[in-house]
Amino acid sequence: MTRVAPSPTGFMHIGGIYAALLCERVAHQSGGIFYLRIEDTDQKRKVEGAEEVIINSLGRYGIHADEGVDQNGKDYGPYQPYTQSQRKEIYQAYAKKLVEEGLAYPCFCSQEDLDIMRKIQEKQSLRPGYYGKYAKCRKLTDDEILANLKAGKPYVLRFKSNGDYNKRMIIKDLLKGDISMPENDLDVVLIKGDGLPMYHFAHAIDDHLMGTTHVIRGDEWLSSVPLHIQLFVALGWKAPKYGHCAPLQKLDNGNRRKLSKRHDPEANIVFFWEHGYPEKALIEYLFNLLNASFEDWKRTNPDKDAFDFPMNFSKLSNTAGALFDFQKLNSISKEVVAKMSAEDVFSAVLKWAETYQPNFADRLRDNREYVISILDIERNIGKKSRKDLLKWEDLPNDISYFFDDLFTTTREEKKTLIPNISEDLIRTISQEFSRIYNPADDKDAWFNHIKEIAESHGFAGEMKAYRENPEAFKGNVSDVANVLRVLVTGRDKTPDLYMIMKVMGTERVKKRLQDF
RNA sequence: GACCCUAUCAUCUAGUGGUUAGGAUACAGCCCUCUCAAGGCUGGUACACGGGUUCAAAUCCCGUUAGGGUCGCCA
Repeated sequence: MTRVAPSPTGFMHIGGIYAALLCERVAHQSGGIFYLRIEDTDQKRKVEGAEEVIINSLGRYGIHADEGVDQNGKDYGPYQPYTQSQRKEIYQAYAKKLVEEGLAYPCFCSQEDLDIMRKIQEKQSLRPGYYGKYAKCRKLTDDEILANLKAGKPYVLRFKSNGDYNKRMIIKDLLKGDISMPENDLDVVLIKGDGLPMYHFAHAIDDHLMGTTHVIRGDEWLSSVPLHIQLFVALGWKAPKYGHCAPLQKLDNGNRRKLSKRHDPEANIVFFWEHGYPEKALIEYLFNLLNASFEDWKRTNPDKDAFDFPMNFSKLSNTAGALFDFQKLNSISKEVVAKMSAEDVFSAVLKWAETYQPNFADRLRDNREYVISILDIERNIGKKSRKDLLKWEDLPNDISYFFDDLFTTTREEKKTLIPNISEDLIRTISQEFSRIYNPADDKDAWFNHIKEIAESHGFAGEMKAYRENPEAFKGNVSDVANVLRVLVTGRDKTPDLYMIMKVMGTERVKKRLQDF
C-alpha cells in the first residue's frame, strides 16, 4: 500500500511523474494498492484546476491510481476524502487529542517574534528553531493561554517534542539503508493559523488512516524522518516504512542542481507535450533512470510494455540524483517512434497537432492517406528502419516539401544546393530523367536509369570506379542523384528518393523536375 | 553554521575483496551507401584525493575535498 501525494500548484513537475512511477511500481508489482492523495494544505499556493493537471498528467503516462480523486473531482476508494483540505476536521480532532494528552500546545508568537528569535540564535551561531528555552509558549500556564485566547490573539498549534538533539536514532531507509540522525527537538507547527495542518502532521494522520505501509518520496524529506517517527509514536501508531530517492537534476554552469520549475522549462511535464515527445519514450527513459538494467531487459523484450519490466527495488539508482539527459531521451524516443506503425504515428501526431498546431492538424486530416504513405517511407523494414523522428513538432518541417503550397524553394536556393554543375546540365539531367521516369519501375531499374544518365554525361556510374580514379570523371552518380533530389524536394538530405518519388506521384515529380 | 545524503568514462550506470573495470547514450574514425538517417566495425587518460586494514581494495575503515539536500504558520 503506497501512494503519491502531489500538491496542486498548477504545475506538474517531471520529478513528480518520476516519483509517481516509482510508487506505482512498488505498489502494483508487489500486488499492493496505489492511491492518489491531493496535498493542498497550503491555500496560498493552490491554483484552480490544478488537480486536473495532476490527474491528466498521471493518466497520460499510464500511471493509474486504485484510489483517489478522478478527473471530475470525485473521490473513489474506501478512505475518502482524498483531498487534504476536505479532511480539516480529522486533523483537528487528532490535534485536540494531543493537546489533551499534553503533547501539543497553542503558540501565540507572531511572525515578528519568530524573526527576532531567529536573529538572536544566528548571532550566537546557535541552531535556529523553536525548541528548548526558545520555545516560549511551551511554558505558558493555562491561565495565560486562556487570557490570550480570550483576547482573540491568533495562534498555531505546536508539537511538544520530547526529543533530545544530543541523542541519536537509527532510521531504516528502504533505499539508503540505515542512517543515524539526531532526535528531533523542534516544536514544529501542527496546525497553522488557518486551521489546516502542516505537511508533517497531515502525513502522519493520513498515511496511518489510509493504511499506507510504504512511503516512497523525494529525499528532501529525509531530514524530517525523526520528526515523523516521533509524530507516529505520539499518536500511538506504527510508522510506515520509508524510502527516499534523489531528485532529478540538471547541469547549470558546471554545477548540478535540482530541476527547478522556475528556471527549467523541461521541469514542467507540459514541456514534453508541447514538443510532442511520445509518452512511451518519456516513460522508458524514466524506467531507465530508475533501474539501469531496464535497457538490457528492453533489448531482450523489445515488444513488451515498459510496465511489464520486473523492477528491482533493491537496485534503484539512488545515488546523487540523475542528470536529466536529453540525448538519451532522444535516442530512446527515436527507437520508440521507429517501432510504431505509420498509422499510429499519424494518430499521435494528429492528436498533438490538434492542440499545438491546429493548421497542421487540418492539413493532416485533409491528406490522411498521403501523410500515412509519407510516414511509411523506410518504416518497419527491420533493423535498418528510419530513426530520425523523435518528437512530433519536427514532423511539419520534415515533410513540408511533399506539399506543393509549402514547396517554395527558389531557383537560386536550388542552385546553391547543387554546386559544381552548370545550369544547362542540371536542366538536361532533369529532363532526361523526367522523360524516362516510370513509377512502375522497381528500385534497381529506377537507379539504373540514373546511372545511365550519369555515365552519358561523364559521371561515374559506380562509386567504386569513381573512388579509384576520381580524376577521370566529372563526378559520380550521387551528384546526379543530388540534382534530382534537390529539384524534387528542395533539399540535399532526404529519405530514400525512390520512395519519395513514388509517394509524391508521377505528375508532381515531373512538374518539379521541369520547373528549373 | 549544524545535521544528513552522495562520489566509476562527457552522461546514465554495472560492479558487494582477485574483472584486460562491462553496457547504453554522446563523440570520433572506418565500412556500407543515391544524400541523410539507420546498420556494421573500431576507438578514448573513468574508479575524486590522502591515509589505513589485507597476500590482494573501485569494493571495507578513517580523514580531506567536491556536489546535493534539510534546518518555514511551503510541500
